[in-house]
Amino acid sequence: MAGAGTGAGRMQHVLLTMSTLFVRTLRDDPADAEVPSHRLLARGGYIRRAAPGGFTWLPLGWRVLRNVERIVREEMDAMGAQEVHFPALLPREPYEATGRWTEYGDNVFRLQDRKGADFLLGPTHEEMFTLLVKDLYGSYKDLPVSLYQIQTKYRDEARPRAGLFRTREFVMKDSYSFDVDDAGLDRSYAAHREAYTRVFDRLGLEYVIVSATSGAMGGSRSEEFLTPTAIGEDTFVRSAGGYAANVEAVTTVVPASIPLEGLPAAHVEDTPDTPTIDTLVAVAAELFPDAGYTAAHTLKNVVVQLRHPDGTAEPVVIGLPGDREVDTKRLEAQVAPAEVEPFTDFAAHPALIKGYIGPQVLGEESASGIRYLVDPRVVPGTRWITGANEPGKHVFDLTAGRDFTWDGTIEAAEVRAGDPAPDGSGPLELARGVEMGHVFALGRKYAEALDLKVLDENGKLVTVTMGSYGIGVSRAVAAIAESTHDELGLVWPRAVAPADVHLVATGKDAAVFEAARSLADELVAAGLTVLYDDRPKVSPGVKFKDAELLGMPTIVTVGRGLAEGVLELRDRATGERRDIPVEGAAAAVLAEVRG
RNA sequence: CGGGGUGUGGCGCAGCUUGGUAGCGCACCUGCUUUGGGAGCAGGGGGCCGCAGGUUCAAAUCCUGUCACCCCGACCA
Repeated sequence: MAGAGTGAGRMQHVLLTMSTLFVRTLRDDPADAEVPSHRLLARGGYIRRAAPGGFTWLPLGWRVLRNVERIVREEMDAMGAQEVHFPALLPREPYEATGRWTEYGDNVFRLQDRKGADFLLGPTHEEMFTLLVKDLYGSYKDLPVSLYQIQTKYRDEARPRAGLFRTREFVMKDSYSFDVDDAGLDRSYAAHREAYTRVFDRLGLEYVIVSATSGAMGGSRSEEFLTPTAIGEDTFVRSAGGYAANVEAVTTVVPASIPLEGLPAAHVEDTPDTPTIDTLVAVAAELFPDAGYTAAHTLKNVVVQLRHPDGTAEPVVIGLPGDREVDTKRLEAQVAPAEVEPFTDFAAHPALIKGYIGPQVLGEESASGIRYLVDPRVVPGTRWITGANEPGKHVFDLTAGRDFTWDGTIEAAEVRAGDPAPDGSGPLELARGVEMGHVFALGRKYAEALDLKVLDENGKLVTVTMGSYGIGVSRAVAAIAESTHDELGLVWPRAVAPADVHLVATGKDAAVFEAARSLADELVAAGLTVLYDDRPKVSPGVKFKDAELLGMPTIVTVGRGLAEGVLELRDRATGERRDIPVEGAAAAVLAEVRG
């Protein structure tokens, strides 16, 4: 890790001159760029849109991308993973074997060769890695092994957006671990997780590690590395006490049960024209002015239709406090692989009276046979206002565990700011983030589908257990730009900046350009990459604006101070500036850069 | 896939309502001046007006279709 984050660690140190660099900065924001990273990367001449969901990397942008790649590569190598490289153009068969040829649906780019054989552009490579290991390895002695690649991935996103954040072609580091047993998988998973923290630390990206649902994929661990940002597409929660989770994975704190003895009996009341929670609460308040009824006292029963993988449809009723909405994403994570559809077929289920559904007619054991799942807050002894299963009537003080039962609980209610964290670490706050990395203990799903087995020490065949781990490399470029920019332009962390120093020469005096050029040469000789603005007929204002927009961490100006024997050294991030003597300027700049 | 918006030189926009053969700013080129905060003057180059049909003597402008882009939602192992 020598020289990490400085010029010394770079693969090449070169002189870039603005007069010849293939770049054109724009004064105005492109109209189609909404988020700051996209705006600034386009204005700074780092990227250029080339296709729907596809960007061309220009020299400066390409240098940033390669710096991110280098850091990822160094940390993956350091943890013992080995780099390989697959084609992006992949045959159908392996994906057929795991069912993903069809499961991926419209999200995969498919194409045919001249003979009509099916291919796809790889959206991820679990199958190929699994088959590669199967091809070459057959013994427990060969394991564990972790392989990775930095690859262009393709996904036919319905709607590319936010510049580099969601594209149809993007660069991703994906790695896969192969172990003989669960303990080995745990170690591989932990090693990746640890390596990821080092990668994001070096990239200067803030991150939150949240538990993610592993859902239908088979029960083991899965965590996401999210970078908090207002433009994030993922909602997650966190508490002051350190709890963090993807909103799909949050579990509800279950209140204590209440003894049933002495609770009031349920009673049915006329509540005409109350098909919604709002109208019901209004009427309840009229009937019992002293009770202080709110939506939270009502039990809302929402009918949804599950579409199971075999194609069958099943109506299910979700019971939850009336002040909470069903969160579709949470619900879907719970019922996967079944999909959730709106329920409309009330005609086929006469037990369901729209607007007045109550739990008394629900449950697998009931006459209706409709599965009834409730929010975890519904515990024995809680009393509810809920539908009486006839129009215009609701039942009050219907008591859970006494007057009705349920088939199970489900985490389908929306999570709200202020809800308690499940680990008791305080109230939750909601935040937005972008998924930058994902570590996933896959288990044996792919190994089983593709028959990856090795002989153990007893000569018996055992199925290998796998993990899969991704980092969005091109997305990281956007995330860094997004998190570090200011109103003037980009502000690159040293570790990924396309150059260490932006050297600006201003004035028309030849001495200025001579001094600047010799400083540039000295810095390059010392191992730095220097972006030298040598343009002769460009005004100082333009050069300063460009330097701010382009965002190199250190800006050195050779100009009017030269007559007094000084240069100006400026920190792009802090704005701090100071004069340094021309004598020994290179050493001073080096000290600044290497900090 | 649903809702909304927009397509006119590299970038930002006007022109469209009321059809007459394309304009402004930035950028680019030449010359002179200017040189510490996106310079001035003068002279230039560059656009099948997203695409395809249609109406018309005539279409950037009107009509139909289509494609693309942006935003919101759905979707996102």
